[in-house]
Amino acid sequence: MADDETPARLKAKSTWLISQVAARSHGLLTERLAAAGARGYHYRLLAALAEFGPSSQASLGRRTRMDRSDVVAAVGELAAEGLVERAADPADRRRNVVTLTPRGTVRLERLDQVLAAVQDELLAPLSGAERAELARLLARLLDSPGS
Amino acid sequence: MADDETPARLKAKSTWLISQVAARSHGLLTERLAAAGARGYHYRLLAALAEFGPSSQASLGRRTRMDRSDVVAAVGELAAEGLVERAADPADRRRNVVTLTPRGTVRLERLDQVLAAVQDELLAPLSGAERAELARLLARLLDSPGS
DNA sequence: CGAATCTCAGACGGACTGAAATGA
DNA sequence: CTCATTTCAGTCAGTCTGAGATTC
Repeated sequence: MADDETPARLKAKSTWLISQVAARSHGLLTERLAAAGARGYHYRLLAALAEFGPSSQASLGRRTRMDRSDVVAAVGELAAEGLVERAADPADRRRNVVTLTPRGTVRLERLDQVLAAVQDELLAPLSGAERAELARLLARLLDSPGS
Repeated sequence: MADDETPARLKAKSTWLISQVAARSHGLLTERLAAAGARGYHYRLLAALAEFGPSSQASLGRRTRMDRSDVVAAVGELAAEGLVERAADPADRRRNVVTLTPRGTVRLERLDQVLAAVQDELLAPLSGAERAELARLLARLLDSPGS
């Protein structure tokens, strides 16, 4: 019946294109990370810890754009796997300082490969120059006020 | 403390950029449509009906990428406002044929203006040529197999 | 005192699944 | 019998809010 054609009004909207690409991107990411026994939140936290060193949970939340209560849960999951350690901060006893363990570093490196493969699969239709251009344009949208 | 900087590993990933832009896009869209008394689902359905004419709910779901049960609910909301009419199809009594009313057409035109303003706000940092290039690249990603 | 942090419990809308009823 | 359609009920993961306890 071929009644799966997208209305022109939608195809012409950037908001539509972005939401469709994001759905595909998110699905791919979730699937590949699950196959590696991880979630998106785990990668975000490990990446922040590797780059900025030991951090409070509140700081991790701001850097990875995660909600405070989701940080609590995800750090708990990572700690249960021995990928991070959670300890009270002696200098400020309101804080828990979260630290990356050697096993966590190894895991992050493995997830880096998973993530690289996902980028490649998602962006397969584009040339190298086009991929760079897309990234540049998207980054410009995020630099604007209000995001 | 300036601890809201995004980790370089994330900033460099297209999947991250897309998810962040999509979050902003979705938030803006939901907010502006709510101010006009509508939801994203409503616009999608009205657009499909305007372009393809009276349709079954199953067909609407395929064209707008909505789940069958969400179509039922959203068509019910539009019918309650008198923007569409739902009637049994005499030719195939399994089907409900959904038809756009004159009031529905007026509403769609008003929402078109809301949507145009949202595109403009979202893409404000880009020039006209850049907006076209972004749309072109995103559309290429969707034409690929598996989406 | 006000402000920040951590934690838990629950809410909340979006997307989906299962199953039943109807009929081609 | 098989398949498509409509509908409802319920699930499910992701995200966020509220509240309380603690500490600065």
